[in-house]
Order: sequence, then C-alpha cells, then structure tokens
Amino acid sequence: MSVSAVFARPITRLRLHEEIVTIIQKQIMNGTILPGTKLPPEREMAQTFNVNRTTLREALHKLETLELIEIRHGDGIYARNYMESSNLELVRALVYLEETKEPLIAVLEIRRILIPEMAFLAAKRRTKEHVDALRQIVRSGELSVMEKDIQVHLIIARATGNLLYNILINFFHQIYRDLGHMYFNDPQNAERSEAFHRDICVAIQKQNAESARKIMADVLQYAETIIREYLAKRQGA
Amino acid sequence: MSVSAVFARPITRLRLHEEIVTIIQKQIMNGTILPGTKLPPEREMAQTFNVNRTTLREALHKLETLELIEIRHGDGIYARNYMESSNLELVRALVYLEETKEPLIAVLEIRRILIPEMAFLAAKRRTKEHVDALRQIVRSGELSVMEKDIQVHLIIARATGNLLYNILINFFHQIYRDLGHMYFNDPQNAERSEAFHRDICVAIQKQNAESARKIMADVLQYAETIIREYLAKRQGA
DNA sequence: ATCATATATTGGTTGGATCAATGAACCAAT
DNA sequence: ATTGGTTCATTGATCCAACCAATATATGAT
Repeated sequence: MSVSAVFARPITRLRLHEEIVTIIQKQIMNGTILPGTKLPPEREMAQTFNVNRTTLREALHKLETLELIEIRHGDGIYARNYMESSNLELVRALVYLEETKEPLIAVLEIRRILIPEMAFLAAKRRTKEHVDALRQIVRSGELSVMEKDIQVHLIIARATGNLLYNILINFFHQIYRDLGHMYFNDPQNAERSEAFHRDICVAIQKQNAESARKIMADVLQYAETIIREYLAKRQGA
Repeated sequence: MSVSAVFARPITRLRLHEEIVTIIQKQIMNGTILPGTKLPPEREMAQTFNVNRTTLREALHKLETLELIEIRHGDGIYARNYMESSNLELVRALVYLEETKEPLIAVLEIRRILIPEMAFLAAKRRTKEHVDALRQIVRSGELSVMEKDIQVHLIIARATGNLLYNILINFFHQIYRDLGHMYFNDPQNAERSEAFHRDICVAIQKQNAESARKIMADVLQYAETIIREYLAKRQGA
C-alpha cells in the first residue's frame, strides 16, 4: 500500500439537502437562531434557499434527527436547544468546525474515563475467540499501526459484551480518523502503540483485568499528552 | 401536578415514513437483512410499502442517519452493520424493543462508570451559578422527585463544562424516562434520592470532588440494585 | 366570558417528470 | 491481454404541482 493511500478517501459531493443542513445547523449551534424560535414555513424556506420544498424537507428531517429542531404538523418548525440533544453527531460536527478545541478536549476527557474500564471489563469477559482475534491483528503485517489500533480497540469493545462500548468506540474513531495520522506518523508514537497492543493483548489473554486497565490508562495518558501538545502548537500557528 | 400527568405524554401518530423506518430498522438489526445486502431500488421499495417514493426516501434518509444503510447515488442502497454505528439512538431503539434486557444493562454499566467521574469534575469546576441552581432545584417544592433528579444531573453535567457529559446525560434520561417511575414511585427510593440531592449539592458546593464522586457512586449502585431486581421480576412475570 | 365552529396556515403525502452519478458492457489503442 | 475511453441502462437526487391532515386562530353563538 502506498503511503498516500492511507490519506485517500473517496470524495462524495455533498447532496443539496446536506448543505442546507450544515447552514441551519451552524446557525442554531452558534446562537444565531435561538432555542424556541419559530422558523419560517417550509414553503418560504425553500424559496429562501432556492431549492424545492422536497429537498428542504429532507434537510429538515435530518435536523430533526439531530434534535436541533422540532417539526409540529399544522403548527410550524421550532429551533431546539442543542444542549438538550442526545446526538453524538453534534459533537462530531463541533469538532469538525474547529472553531475551538474544546469539543475535542471534551471527547478526550470522556475517553480517558471510559476506555480503561472497557479494557477492565474486556479482560474479565473475553472469550477465546476474542484473544485469537486480538493476536491475529497484533501479528498482522498487512495493517498500518493506526489500523491495528482501531481494530484492537474494536475487539476489546466487543469483548465487553456491552453494545454501548461498541458505539462509543466507533464514535471516538470517527473523531480521531483525521487527527490520528498526526499521531501515528511519528515513529516514536507508532512504536509506543505497538508495544501497547502486545501488552494489552497479553493482559486480556491472562484475564488480568487490573493490568489491562492500567495499560490502557497509561497509553491514553501518553497519547493525550501528545495530542494536547499538537493542539497547543496548532493554536499558536 | 397530578400523578397521572407524570405519565402523560402527547400522543403523536407516527408519520408514515417513521413506520417504514421502524420496519426496515428491525430487519437490519435482527439480522433479517445482512450487512452488505443491496436493497431494492427506491422505486421498487416504494411500491412494496405502497407509499410514494418521496415518503420512502424520507425513511431511507433517517436510516442513513442511523448509520444502518448507505445510499450510493447511481448505484444503490446497501445495508450496513449496526455494530459499526456510532448512533446512540440505536441503543434507545433496542431498549424500547424490550426483547432482551441486555441493552438496558449495558446502559447501566456505562452510566455507573461515567457519572461518578462527572460529579468529580463538576465539584472541581463548578461556579457559584451552578451551586445556586442546584440549591434552587433541591429546595423546590414544585417539582417531583424524578424531575428534581433529572435537573440535578443536568446541572452537574453542565458544571463539568464538558458538552459530551450533557449529551450523554440527555441520552440516559431518555432511556430512563419510562423506567424512572417504577423507581421513584416507591417512597423509600424517592426519599433516598432526595437525601442524595442534598448530599451531592453540599459536596459540590464545598468542591469536595472525592466526596461528590462517592456520593454519586453510592446512589447509582443503590438504584441499579433496585432496577436489576425489577428487571428480574419482570422477566419472571 | 365560554365554547363550538369555520377558516387559514402549515406540515405530510402523492404522482409524475427530469437531472446526475454510477456500473457494466463494449470498443479501441497499446 | 491489458489499459483507457465511450455508450447506455440503472438508480439516486431534485424539482414541480397538487391535495391531504393537523393545528392555531379567528369568528360567532350562547
């Protein structure tokens, strides 16, 4: 695999209604549109954005799923308080906007608390299949260190038998997908991660839960230090 | 507020496309439709469900947001693996289906890990405003114990300054909204919660982080015991 | 003032038409 | 035989126009 292939991702042009989602989403989340505000009728908004009402409605449904608006049949459309949402995609959107580093810091903070416990539970509950899968990943010469890291975390999440860990790990990975290269491109960090993979694999295989938790906590602290340094640099630039 | 009002929620008939979402969602999540499966074209599915193509498309977009399908322009629609989703709404859906109690147990498990740390952070970072807000809630004679409980948790989440705690708390509340009555209707539990409110409020006011964490961990353990007993009974019934 | 009713407003659904992206089949050049 | 370009059928994206259904508001009777 060529190096550039790691960065390559298929380009998909945003669909029209997705662009509208982004526009309204930003306005709600940055306070331009206050919670409780009644939005204009669909027909009017469609004209404003110069799109068909059907297209606008697709955008509105997405915003409804994000819990950013409430659509009331026969009444109208109201902006909601995004602080009352339970949709992780909002956090992802905030991280992407990169207006502040706070959202990313928030994610790191939760991650630091959750993931070591995940390793703890995984070590307790893992089956032989999980251990085999972990070993296969760690030994693999095919995957990049970052790919390995993602796979290792996924298997550990699965080993807990807790679906929610799975979902949260997927969330974290989406967040880190872009930032990850910054970390793994440094050979020193990559080496640190490979050592981590071997160690956590052994701890889980031995069902040494405390050890697994410690190993996970240590590598997270290490990575977080690197990331915070990076963020500080970037902010200065 | 009358007691029954606690249970009352406005009935809104599911919109047509929402019913379709439910149907397809179940089929994907229970394995009837395997990941990677190419679904029939929109025009065909619209006929199958006997709805307009526009309506079907609204359902498909929702499923796309749930990360249950992938829509490829010019190609087709493919089922995804819900284990690769990062959408909390899936968990909520699973809890609602009530086919097994596993999803709820999973939520309890994550909650037990996360929330005490939330209290810890909140005690460290809270401002005077948070303390005032907490006091006001705790003293309030207007709110039911359950309402108080929700508000207290929300303020604590806000006090951490971490948006993700907010979102996760909202998620938990959605899950517990129905189950909560079972807990709070027992006067003994309600009393336990009110004591908890007073204690956590003091700990946070004093910025005693360790104490706040402990208080939170204790009440969670207590509540979880009650809930698990309830689930065991219900299963037996 | 209160309640029932009519009306206007607004979101929900439908049918049908057209635009645009993709994949597969085919062809041409190497 | 392989690579790159072209054509065409399939399929999703968008548009348009009409009508259905729920809600809020205005209207009028009591």
